[in-house]
Amino acid sequence: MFALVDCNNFYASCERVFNPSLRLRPVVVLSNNDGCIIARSEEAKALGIQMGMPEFKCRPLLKQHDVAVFSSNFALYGDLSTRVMMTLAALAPEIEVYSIDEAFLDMTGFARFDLQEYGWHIRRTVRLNTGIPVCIGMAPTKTLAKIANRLAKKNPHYQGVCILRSHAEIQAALERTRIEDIWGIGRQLSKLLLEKQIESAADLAAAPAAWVRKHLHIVGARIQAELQGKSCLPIELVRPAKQSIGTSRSFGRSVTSLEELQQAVATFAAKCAVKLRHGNSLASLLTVFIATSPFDDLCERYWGTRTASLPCPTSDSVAILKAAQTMLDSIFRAGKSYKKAGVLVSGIVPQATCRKTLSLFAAEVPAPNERDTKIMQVMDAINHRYGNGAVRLAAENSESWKPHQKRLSARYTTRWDDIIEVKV
DNA sequence: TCTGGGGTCCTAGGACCC
DNA sequence: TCTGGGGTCCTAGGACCC
Repeated sequence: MFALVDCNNFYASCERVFNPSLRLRPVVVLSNNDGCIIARSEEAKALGIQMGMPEFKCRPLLKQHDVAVFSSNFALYGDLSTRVMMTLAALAPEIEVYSIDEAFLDMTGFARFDLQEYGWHIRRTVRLNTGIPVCIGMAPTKTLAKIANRLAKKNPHYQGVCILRSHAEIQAALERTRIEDIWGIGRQLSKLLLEKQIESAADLAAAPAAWVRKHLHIVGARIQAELQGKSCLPIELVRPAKQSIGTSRSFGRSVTSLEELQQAVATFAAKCAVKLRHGNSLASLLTVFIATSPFDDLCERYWGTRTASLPCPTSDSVAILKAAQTMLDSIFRAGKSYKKAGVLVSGIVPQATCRKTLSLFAAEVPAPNERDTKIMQVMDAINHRYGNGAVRLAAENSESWKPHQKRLSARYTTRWDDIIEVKV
């Protein structure tokens, strides 16, 4: 048996933990640029506020119902997530942290216990330790556990814990689950399946396997098997090393000058380098992209992107930044209104194995020396102690293109300054 | 006026190897 | 008339997840 523990309306719930006056008020959290709704409390959902809706389109509704609106505060959500996961890790032998607000637990060996009771115990413990409400689904496969979790969320009579074990329970759940609500079936596949009159999870489970393999490929075949109770997706106890690390932002306003793009790209490049060093890894490929708005009907969208390999794998901010600037020059087109830019590093290798990699062109491009490495270490240490941005490269500057974040709550659990300055 | 960010996996085709 | 089998790496694009 697998259990899927999923936090309810996670970001909205995080905002409530430190602000009890929000308990009965509808709450929404906005995306990075204060652009879209990315989390909603139950009350906000009841008002008809849709996931992903642009904030400006539902502004009257938000105002009318006195909805509490927040910018996204990832420092807070990340820290509370860690606390939830630590609590869960103490309640099950094996845990896979699947996302910021979800974890799979391996319930093998719990068969002789009362799973329902244990589910409620997990729920109470997480609530007590962190203040975050969760729902739990349990079933013989991960995909079915997802379905069980969904039922637990939608139907109050489960009291937050839904267990699918017998064939009859599973079949009934499959019949109640629409095709687009299955984990791994997105918009495109739903469309294809609906055209074939495959409308529920039960229909997909019963569809001809050869057809599914042909049109939904290996991924769809796995989903079908999982719906039939054949487990294909094991618990992944160790998170595999990242294959790519990216930093990108939409701008607070249109950006037209190369200079401002350079500042933005420099900032993203430096952020990627910090993330690399944090994971003790080096990158060998670098991608830079800049884009105009996809919502501008008058101008065709420009998406300039370029990927290049770095002379030798590195996590040095200066080396990555310099390479990124050269690439930016080659994709920049004057006279356009840019709304977004980003930097992506890939071809990631662990630092330890790569120390002594030689470059064929070593004479021309010297590898970062020990001095550079030390400078990076010192920068990271200072920023860790005094807060991000305490020291940075001169090319980084976020003044002009900075995303809007007007409604940020305090970083209650990670910054003393924020608690001291807390507004009443 | 205003529309997120950070990831993964899979397929297909080309080019190449022995 | 007829032309193998088993691979790798790379890129681009599609689809999905939270």
